[in-house]
Amino acid sequence: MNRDDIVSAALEVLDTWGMEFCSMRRVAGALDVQPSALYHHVANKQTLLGLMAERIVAGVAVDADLMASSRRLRDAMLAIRDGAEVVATASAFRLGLSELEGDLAKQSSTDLARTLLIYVVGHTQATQLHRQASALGAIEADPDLDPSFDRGLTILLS
Amino acid sequence: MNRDDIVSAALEVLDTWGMEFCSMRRVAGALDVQPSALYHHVANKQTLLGLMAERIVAGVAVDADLMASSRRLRDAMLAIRDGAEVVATASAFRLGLSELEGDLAKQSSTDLARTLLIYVVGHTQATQLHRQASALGAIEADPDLDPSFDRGLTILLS
DNA sequence: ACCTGAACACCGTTCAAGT
DNA sequence: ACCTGAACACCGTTCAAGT
Repeated sequence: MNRDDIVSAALEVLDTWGMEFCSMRRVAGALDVQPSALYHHVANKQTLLGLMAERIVAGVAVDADLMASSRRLRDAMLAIRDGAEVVATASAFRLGLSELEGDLAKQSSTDLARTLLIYVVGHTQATQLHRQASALGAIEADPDLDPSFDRGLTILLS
Repeated sequence: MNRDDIVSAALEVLDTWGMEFCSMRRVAGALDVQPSALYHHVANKQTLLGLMAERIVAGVAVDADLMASSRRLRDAMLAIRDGAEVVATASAFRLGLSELEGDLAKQSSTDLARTLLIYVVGHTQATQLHRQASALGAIEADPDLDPSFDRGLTILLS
């Protein structure tokens, strides 16, 4: 068992149970290992969340088309349950997103990169939470939330 | 003891200890009451967080000057420890922010209101977490983060 | 109606001890 | 070096029982 195995197991637990139940103890259980064993490979849960965020956005290509790049980032986060929440939590602690922010800045400016990143992650997190809540019948579905992503992006990139 | 007392106590605990330690048990302790007593006035912790967010943004005036309105919202959240995180958590669950979003939409459009809100809350949360981390020496201070708020706002409102 | 006290089913993290 | 097992100091929430 190494760091990568732990990140893989954590992402499986996340996708199956959601962020709320993605505990160190459950990740350890998925690896058939004692919780304390994880601490030989990661310093703490925050570090693990950072590594998870890194992996979630790892495949996202950033090019001169900022609109398309933003959509790809969104899709990567939507691909896994509570993906945006993990990225939001980790990026708030400045873990796992620095490379992406750098790539975006190279294509535009530091300010636009930061603003874009805040918007994309924030809107995607709202979308993902809204989908879950409406799937559980806790809230009436807002069919306009999804298409509003592109419109907000247009406002930002105009 | 009523709902408002609980919200007040919760905000005091938040400002003193931070979000991490703002537990139902600690809020109960601040009120010299058993934890279970809280559940006679609020359904659960999520609801309490919504009420806290409501109170944090309660005094924020929204007018035609969207830049000034955004700055006021930011200041209201910065006024209390982890204020932006509470608002972010609650607004993700669509609690306590609907009135503000409505006011903003009246002054502009639904899309701009949503985009603006995501940006202001997201940037302020990053600022607040960065300040704490650098105060603890866990990270080197970025003197440009604070002034970058207005520049991102300009990008959004241009 | 409002609160207590005890319980249930969990957490993250540490650390001596084993291999 | 890597993992176990037990422990520490907590969580949110429920619920019978008291007043």
